[in-house]
Amino acid sequence: MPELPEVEVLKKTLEPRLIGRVIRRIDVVERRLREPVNAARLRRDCLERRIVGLRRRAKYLLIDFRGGTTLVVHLGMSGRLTLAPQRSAPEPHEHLSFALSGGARLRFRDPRRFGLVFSANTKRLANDKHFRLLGSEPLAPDFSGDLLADLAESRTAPVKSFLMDGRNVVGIGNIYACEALHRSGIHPFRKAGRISAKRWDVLAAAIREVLGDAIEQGGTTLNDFADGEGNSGYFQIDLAVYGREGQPCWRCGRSIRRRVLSNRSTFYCPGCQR
DNA sequence: CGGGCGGCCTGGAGGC
DNA sequence: TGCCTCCAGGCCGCCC
Repeated sequence: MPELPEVEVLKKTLEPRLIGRVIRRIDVVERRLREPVNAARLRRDCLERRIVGLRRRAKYLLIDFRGGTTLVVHLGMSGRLTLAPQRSAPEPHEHLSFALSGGARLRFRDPRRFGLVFSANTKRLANDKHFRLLGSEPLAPDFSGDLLADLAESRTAPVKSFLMDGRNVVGIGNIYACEALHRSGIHPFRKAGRISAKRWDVLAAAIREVLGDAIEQGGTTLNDFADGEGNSGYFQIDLAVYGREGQPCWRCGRSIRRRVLSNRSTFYCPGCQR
């Protein structure tokens, strides 16, 4: 389940191994993803071009080429992007792979096909339909409780839905929304517009903390990941509420509850989240 | 237009 | 043991 931290770790892991490489060949084996893979466009934008940088925006990994084009990868729910030897066999559920100068191959596989791979002109990316409406980066310096409070004014949606809406703030999935709200003592069903400025500050800090911790955890198994085992350390994170229905809250001892919100499991502590 | 919800997709878990 | 159902969830599109 790749969320912002896993994409960030993936970016850091791949960066030293991709920068300076040239894509020599693109093999598409299964076009069906969230949107069909456009092989012709990929080849036009990426083939025989040198990789000059990697970036992350929301849960998208961006690979920039000399000459002003960008390869965009979204892992969806089950996507994996791994480096393998050039001549290794395709992996199960592989969609496409990129043969690189220097003897490696970048492989993308995604059993559930919620992922997305496409390329575009770098300068036009900000106006692309996938990026145009994206909200703030929670790890950017300008992210703050004030920013969230302004956005949330008079909004009646539950704060958890507000946090998971990428038009407000990006990168927060179901797990981290639950965890950040627990850390800040806010009930997930509380209306976003009815949270005080002070509590928005606490929540903004908790979001940065929980995402930062997850990135650090991912970093501990960076080597496994780089070896292509696909293990980012994601599952090693200590979760306080997510998946702990019926178990005692570590802070107050009350039993963790699970309720469905917008068809998603929502975990919270009835004792310390008000 | 904000908010809610269903659909996409498949592997794995759990029930009978 | 094997089959069936359900659930996981990011994102989009539809509906009210």
